[in-house]
Amino acid sequence: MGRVLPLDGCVGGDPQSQRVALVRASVPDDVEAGTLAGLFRLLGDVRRTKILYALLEAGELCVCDISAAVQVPEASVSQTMRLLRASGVVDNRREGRRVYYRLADAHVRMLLDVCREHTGHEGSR
Amino acid sequence: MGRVLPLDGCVGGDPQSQRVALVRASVPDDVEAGTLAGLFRLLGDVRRTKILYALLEAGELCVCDISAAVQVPEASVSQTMRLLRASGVVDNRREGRRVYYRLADAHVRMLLDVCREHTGHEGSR
DNA sequence: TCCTCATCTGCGTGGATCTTCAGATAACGT
DNA sequence: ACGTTATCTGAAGATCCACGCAGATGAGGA
Repeated sequence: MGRVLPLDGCVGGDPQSQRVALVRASVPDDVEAGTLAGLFRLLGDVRRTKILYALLEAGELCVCDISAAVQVPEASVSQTMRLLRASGVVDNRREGRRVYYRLADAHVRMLLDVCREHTGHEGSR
Repeated sequence: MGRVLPLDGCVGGDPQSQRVALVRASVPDDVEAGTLAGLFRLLGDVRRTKILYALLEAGELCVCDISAAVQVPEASVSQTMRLLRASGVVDNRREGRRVYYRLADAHVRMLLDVCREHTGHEGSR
């Protein structure tokens, strides 16, 4: 990792210095930031995004339905779902030979909603 | 891109088929999904995450302050900020030779908050 | 004008990640 | 028990992106 000079730079004894120290203390450490970033990164993929919004719409879908809905090979969908499930973004339920997936909790739904609002696409439904 | 058999798979004429067709119609298309995923991916990086949470705490910081707060070389911070600004995640304001950055809007703040809640770290402050 | 400081930009490399193929596993109907 | 269908898994190849260095730009102060 690169070098960061401890007390160099523009914070040279002015009031900013103390304030920055406070901020620095409150910045998430590496492991927490890793967790947070990991969640966002999980959502940061076109394929996964499509699948998640499909689940947001449908509530619950099995692998082959997802495959048909987002036009992606089933094996790929399966791989993707494993990732999402491992991180607690989705839950699954087995019914016979099918496995149904759904969004795990309200937080995930909220993230998807807020993001769509930000992007400007008012989902009326 | 892989092959997806149009009417193959488990949706073979059952009621699911119609429902899946509806879902499929409501799934974001490639460009919209790209935009949505792009926003999430932007947040999906440890360094950027730290910077954004620092801004969430501080409200406004210049490049060198951010550099000190998250312990990252200024050049890297600058590059990162350019990315974030290009996507409308942060705004900036010039004051003399310094450039101050802040989170662009409430949506971004909400995303950060919701994500932190989901992760389970109740930020009391 | 010259010099310093804060910030920005271009480029090359390394590492992580996505994608897909091919085969394995599990569940059901007959 | 057998074959079929749905899902899962492992590995390899290709792609993408973050990172840091080195130099350029812009703004102030003397």
